[in-house]
Amino acid sequence: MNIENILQEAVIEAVKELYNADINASQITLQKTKREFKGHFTLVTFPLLKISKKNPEQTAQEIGEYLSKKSPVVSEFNVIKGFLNLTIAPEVWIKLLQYINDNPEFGFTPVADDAPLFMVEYSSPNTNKPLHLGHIRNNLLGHSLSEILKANGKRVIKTNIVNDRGIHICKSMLAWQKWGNSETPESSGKKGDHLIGDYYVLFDQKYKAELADLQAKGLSKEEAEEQSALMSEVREMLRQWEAGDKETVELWKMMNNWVYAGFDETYEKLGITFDKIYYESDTYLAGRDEVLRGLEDGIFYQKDDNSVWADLTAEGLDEKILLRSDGTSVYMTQDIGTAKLRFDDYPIDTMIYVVGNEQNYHFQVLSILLDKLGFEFGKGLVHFSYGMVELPEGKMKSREGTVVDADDLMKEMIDTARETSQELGKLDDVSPEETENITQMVGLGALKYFILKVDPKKNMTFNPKESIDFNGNTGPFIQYTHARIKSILRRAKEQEIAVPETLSTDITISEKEEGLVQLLAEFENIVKQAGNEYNVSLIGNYVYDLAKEFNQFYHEYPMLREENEALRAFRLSLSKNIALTIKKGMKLFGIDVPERM
RNA sequence: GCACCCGUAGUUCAAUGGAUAGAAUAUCGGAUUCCGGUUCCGACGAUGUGGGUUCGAUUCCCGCCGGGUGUACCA
Repeated sequence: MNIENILQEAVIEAVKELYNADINASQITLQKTKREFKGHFTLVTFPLLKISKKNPEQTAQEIGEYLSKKSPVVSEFNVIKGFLNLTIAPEVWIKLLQYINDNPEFGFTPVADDAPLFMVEYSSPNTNKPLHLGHIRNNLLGHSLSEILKANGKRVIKTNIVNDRGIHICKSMLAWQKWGNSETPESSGKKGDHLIGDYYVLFDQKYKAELADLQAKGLSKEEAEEQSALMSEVREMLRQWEAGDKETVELWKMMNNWVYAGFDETYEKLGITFDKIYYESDTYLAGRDEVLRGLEDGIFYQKDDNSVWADLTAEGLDEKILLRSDGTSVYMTQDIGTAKLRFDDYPIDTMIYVVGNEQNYHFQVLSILLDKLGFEFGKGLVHFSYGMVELPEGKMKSREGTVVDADDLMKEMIDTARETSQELGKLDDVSPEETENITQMVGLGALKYFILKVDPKKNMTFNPKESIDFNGNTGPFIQYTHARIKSILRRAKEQEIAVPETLSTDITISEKEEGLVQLLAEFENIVKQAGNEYNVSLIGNYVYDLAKEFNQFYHEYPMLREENEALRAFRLSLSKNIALTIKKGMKLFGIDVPERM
């Protein structure tokens, strides 16, 4: 039951009858008719002129006449320049609404056991500092993309690669050892990730102080860096860790676990989950093995100092280091190892990496390297690249301490939502628990929607104040529309007006209502398109349109007071399905919608 | 230098190569105030620049200009 498909087939038939030519669906440009013209769908005839060998108006006229005569769904048509505007018969809209109503999962494709398997990697934190605003965009995109793929009938494994090894975590460890006085998350009352982050910052401060001291004694910056006692202690620690020194590994485990507990709290609040988590401490050796295998096979080469390189000049890129002269791994090595382990673990068809656009080059190289190493999935990997998030005040810079912490931001959003609803006193009659629940939905919904509605690849500005506005293109507005429809349905029930299961086709509905049904039916196509193009933001803009259109409709037509029973049934049913579609759309964004707010 | 990405109303965002480039917000004017924070109508206002491809370009190609990112034996 997809009107566009029906029209497409009808047009194919028309072209065959009229011009004796076979065309396929991709040659047909069918779009929604612009507001200012009469009709529902518009056929652009320009692409068909070569076949019809007539001018645009004639071609449109002929196809229009054919369709209105032969197709049961087309009731009228008009031609403006080369555009053929088709009006769909009113009872078709009622039947379509009935169909949507009968299929609660309308728009979603069920996931078959043998459906293509997608693995989506996102979040990918370092264990030396808490999550920040940039991670929020990453997490939201990864989660939403996964939901959209599932809605398109794909099997999805959500994965996270935790960067838990390396010099950065050693810095936190050393600072804690030296100046920590056995502080723990419990004893300090700090979240584990924040605690570790604080020690990372502390190390940096002490290190800088040390450098300043050395430079004051007349050393150059480079000499100071070389002679730093702190840095050499950190390096020693990393060596100990790599050698498996028991004490170091124990400390590392303990502190990492603090961080994980902190991350888990943040993820839970954001509504983010993973099916499988990988740790770089488990994968970097596999990467080294793969690189060495590549070296043996002559895919890579070794320099005199024993470092291993890939020559990518044939691909128009530079040379890329894969193993340092001391034999240790670099970032790329680890990603190769992680990829290998993943494909050993699962029969992945498509691997999607949700990683910021500053790593575009990295993934270009990774794709080539995996391919060279003989992994057939290499070529097809998808780097879901997204832009930076800035604030109205400007860019976030960790050096200047202008990084927005994820936990702080979420709290701020929820607090604002609470204040707003308290001011308006709308939740006075609901329980404190429910109020808190709704407050969270609204605060986080505002944040999520604002970030997800923007084209991922673009840099964006996140404005907290604007995001939580109850008017305009915002999450709360959409949530509010949903709550309002639910309220109408509650009232209908109170007044013992039932929303009937079947609709009568024997009523006259307005153009506005036809338009709403059309918009409602579009959901299916939007979900498909979003899944095929990995274009998350499509969903948000669609749901907002739907909510906005409903609000106009709601003020124009009576629902509970409508005397014509069949018409009232239609409107209530329409409202109900709009609420359901809003809910489904927001689910793809990981946004909850309250029943009341 | 080279590579990739981005330039759209004052601002934040839209627009599978299609009609007069849409919203939101801000500002200004009017109507309505009837289930829930109203809503509706109007005004104002934009494709960085120069070429090319074609029936038709915000979109594709080339050259400039502006911004971002990358190009590390960091991750």
